[in-house]
Amino acid sequence: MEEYLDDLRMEDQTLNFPEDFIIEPIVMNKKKAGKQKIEMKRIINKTSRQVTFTKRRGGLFKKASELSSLCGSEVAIITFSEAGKLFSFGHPNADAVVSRYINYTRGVENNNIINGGNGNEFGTSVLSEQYKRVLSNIEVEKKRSDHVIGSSSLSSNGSSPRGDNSEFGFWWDKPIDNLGLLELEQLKGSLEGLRDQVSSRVNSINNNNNYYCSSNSTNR
Amino acid sequence: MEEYLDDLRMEDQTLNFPEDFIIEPIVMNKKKAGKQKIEMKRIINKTSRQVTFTKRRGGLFKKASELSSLCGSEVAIITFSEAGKLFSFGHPNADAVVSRYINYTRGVENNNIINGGNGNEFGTSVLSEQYKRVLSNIEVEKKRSDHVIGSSSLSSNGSSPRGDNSEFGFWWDKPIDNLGLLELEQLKGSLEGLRDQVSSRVNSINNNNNYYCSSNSTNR
DNA sequence: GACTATCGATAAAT
DNA sequence: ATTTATCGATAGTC
Repeated sequence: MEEYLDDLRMEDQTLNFPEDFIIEPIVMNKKKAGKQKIEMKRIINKTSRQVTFTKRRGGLFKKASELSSLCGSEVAIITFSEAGKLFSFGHPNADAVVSRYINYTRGVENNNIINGGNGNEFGTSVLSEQYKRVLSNIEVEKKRSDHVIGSSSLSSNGSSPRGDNSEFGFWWDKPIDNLGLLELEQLKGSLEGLRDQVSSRVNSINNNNNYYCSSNSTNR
Repeated sequence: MEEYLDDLRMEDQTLNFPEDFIIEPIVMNKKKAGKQKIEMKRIINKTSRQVTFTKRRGGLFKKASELSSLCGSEVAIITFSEAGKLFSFGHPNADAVVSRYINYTRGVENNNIINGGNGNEFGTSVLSEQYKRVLSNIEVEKKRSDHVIGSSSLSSNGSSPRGDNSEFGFWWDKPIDNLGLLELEQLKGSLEGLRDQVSSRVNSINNNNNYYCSSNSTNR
């Protein structure tokens, strides 16, 4: 009985009523489901959606693992469930890849690869560049989280994006603890060119609606 | 007439003339392989490896896109080819997800979800936490890149990992540009607890060999 | 040199 | 049984 109800629940919504079965009784003969094509839109049923998320996430991670094994490449996947829970994968580990991602701009200058062998040294200027991007990311996320910028076909419903991002004042309102070290000063330098970068960044995000799938892109 | 020509064009080129059967009959016998099972280890042939990387990466990105569409979840994938080129995917975009990843610790405390709705405010303390992780990541990446820590079955051949990470002095050797702003001071606060964190972090990485695939994990 | 596009065959998943 | 994701090989692109 329970099973029957469950099956019924999983069934195509258009066939949930007796009338439907009368009209098309053959449909009940679902002995062989096989792999069926599904629409690539948000799954309505919450339970199904969660199950699908778990399954596909597992499959995705597996694929990523295989990719790294087969091709000797570094891979990281970061996912957030609708509930906001984090699931990550990475080879050799997520943080390393993310860090490298943030650092990126090291050996690459407009698709011109300098890094010939295995770069052992990390340019110092690169690290400041990292902070630019990190902070830029903060900006992006901040914006996204309180109004949802792009994302047309997702959980969040995009509304008119705001365009004010001429100054920051939103994240350094924290009381200075015990401070004063020269290690930070260069971070300031990173902040210099950030302003314009962020605005152009946010703008580009506002334009591109769906998702990003970039290859290199100098990321400015 | 036209149709006949079209058909001829569509035909296997190698079998269009009688001569073909006479001259190289055996070579022509190379039946198409089709999808075959392959060992899940590094592909030896460099060309094949690259091709596989491209193809599987595409498949992976597609899957990720579907996951986000179906389940309304945020996803980001970061990959580096062996040549060091970056390929990223993200919904709504990679940076946003990465940023959220770095910020993570907001509503979650030991798998205890506080965040009920859509958190609109970003705790300031969270941001300092972010820097801890960012810097920690730098440490990790630094270590990995100049000696390769984990990764047993990958391009990089892991050798004896070093264990010295008591102090940092590798990244703030940059000449201070024009500096001196209070925006940075709180970053110092972030750096406080970093030292110990990094060491424990690196240690855990040295222990775990293959890859990380964590669900929540308070990440300390 | 590294990466992408395409095609036919087919294994794998459901 | 049908859909999907690769595979191998190769031609073409950056």
